[in-house]
Amino acid sequence: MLNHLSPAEPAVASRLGAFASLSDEARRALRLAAELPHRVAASRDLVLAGQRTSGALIVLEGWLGRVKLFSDGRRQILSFLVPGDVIQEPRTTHPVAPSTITALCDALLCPAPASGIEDGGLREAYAVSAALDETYLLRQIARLGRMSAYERIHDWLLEMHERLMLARRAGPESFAMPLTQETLADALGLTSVHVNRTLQSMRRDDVLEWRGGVVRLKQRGRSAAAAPQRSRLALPPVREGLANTR
Amino acid sequence: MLNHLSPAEPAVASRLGAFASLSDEARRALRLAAELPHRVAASRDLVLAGQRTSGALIVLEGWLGRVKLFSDGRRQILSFLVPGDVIQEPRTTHPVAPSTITALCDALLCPAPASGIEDGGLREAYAVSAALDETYLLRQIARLGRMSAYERIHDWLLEMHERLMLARRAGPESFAMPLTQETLADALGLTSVHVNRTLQSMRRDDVLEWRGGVVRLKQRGRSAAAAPQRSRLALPPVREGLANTR
DNA sequence: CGACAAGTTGATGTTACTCAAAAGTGGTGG
DNA sequence: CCACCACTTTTGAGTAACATCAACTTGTCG
Repeated sequence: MLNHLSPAEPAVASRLGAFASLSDEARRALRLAAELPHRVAASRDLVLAGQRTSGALIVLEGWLGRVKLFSDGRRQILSFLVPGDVIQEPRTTHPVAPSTITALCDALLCPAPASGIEDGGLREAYAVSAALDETYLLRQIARLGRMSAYERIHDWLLEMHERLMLARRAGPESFAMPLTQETLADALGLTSVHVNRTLQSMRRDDVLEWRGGVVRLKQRGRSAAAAPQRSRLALPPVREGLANTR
Repeated sequence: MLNHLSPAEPAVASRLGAFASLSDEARRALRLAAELPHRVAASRDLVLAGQRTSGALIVLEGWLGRVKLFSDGRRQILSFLVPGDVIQEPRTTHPVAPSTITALCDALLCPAPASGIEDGGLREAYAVSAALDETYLLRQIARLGRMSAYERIHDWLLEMHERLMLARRAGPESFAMPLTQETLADALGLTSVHVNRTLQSMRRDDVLEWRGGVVRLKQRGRSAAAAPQRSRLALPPVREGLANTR
């Protein structure tokens, strides 16, 4: 495991570079940081909720999850961290991790270069990254609160595709997905049995292929009419904004 | 409406003062800001998702919600904003609101005093406030993803109680709750009918009183054994942290 | 008093959960 | 190569939680 990892720096530079124009120095700092990678084995905790944090990190390779465990064994994955994502420190004087972070598969991280006044765009890139992280949390809330299982999975796949595209980790309609259905269930507030059945119905609808850890989303631009049942894809795949009252 | 509002500044100073030791100047700045309150009528939008923000705000009075509306009419309340809460700007150069913010009842806000280097603790207080906001989002995700209706309502009431205590807006086990069951349903991913029935069962269990817009939470410290059914209060009211995998 | 919003109740339908077991997958060692 | 193991995916049958639809009741306020 963790054998032929592609050179990770492009992922990072690609994602952060999409958020702000980075100076050559900034890019060099990122490349340098990526040369001191920290390895985390699958299902190991990287950070524990409530403990003091030890500096911002960038994900180079692999998927991690912010996780909440209940005392009776239930588990909720709060959010995902994929290559290019930044794990930021709270800006308080005694920064404490708000949640446990677990590696969902073997992963590779590096310290995030510090941003200063003359940081060649790094500060801005981190700020945009943090703002995006918040929109992902909000989207996750809307997903869990008001979407059917079918919609949750579909919306989540679209989100992960968008996110992996930022780090050049996805093709135009496919990407590598290293999670089990069980893990997916813990993220989407479902049981693995129900995830399995819903995936089958998506395959029947010719919306999805998922074999050998690679997901292909099909007919991305199809009309809502293509969705058979009322509550399935009734909403345009959660485009941000515009929703408005009165 | 909006008639006899108690002097709002104490709420703000109480909450932010709990997060950092504020200098007299900082407190004066907060008091000053609170003298230019901005009024928002119930069900009016304060901010629209996707639009440029116009400076940080502090809630003086009333409850607001960050809201996601679906094109088919479904609504999800993502988070609540109560007196003392700070609506922060993203720190990007082109700050854009990540969600619509709607007044859930008549509300009063004021601009948040800017924080600088010598700001008497304001920056720190804002940072702690932002960190807390994030934990509330994470808790909301865990609530929606893995709790039963009964647990969701109970956990949410406990959270709101804690939060209102910070702004001295709650007694030891009661607080004013200006929301309808319908609104609560939109926050907890339920229907108002089901919220109603669940509230009744909480009343039967002698966990809750709710009359005339005032909520009383009873037997706060009771043992888990007091909870009759398996899935009801099986978990210690979501104490943060400590949950851990191997 | 009348009107409108909020809360309540009943009957019924559906989504998703539970429990249990079978079938597929990949890795390891003999 | 095969037997074995652990893990994941898949299937079936029964159930529980929550949604839906449609009244009806209870405030509240002008």
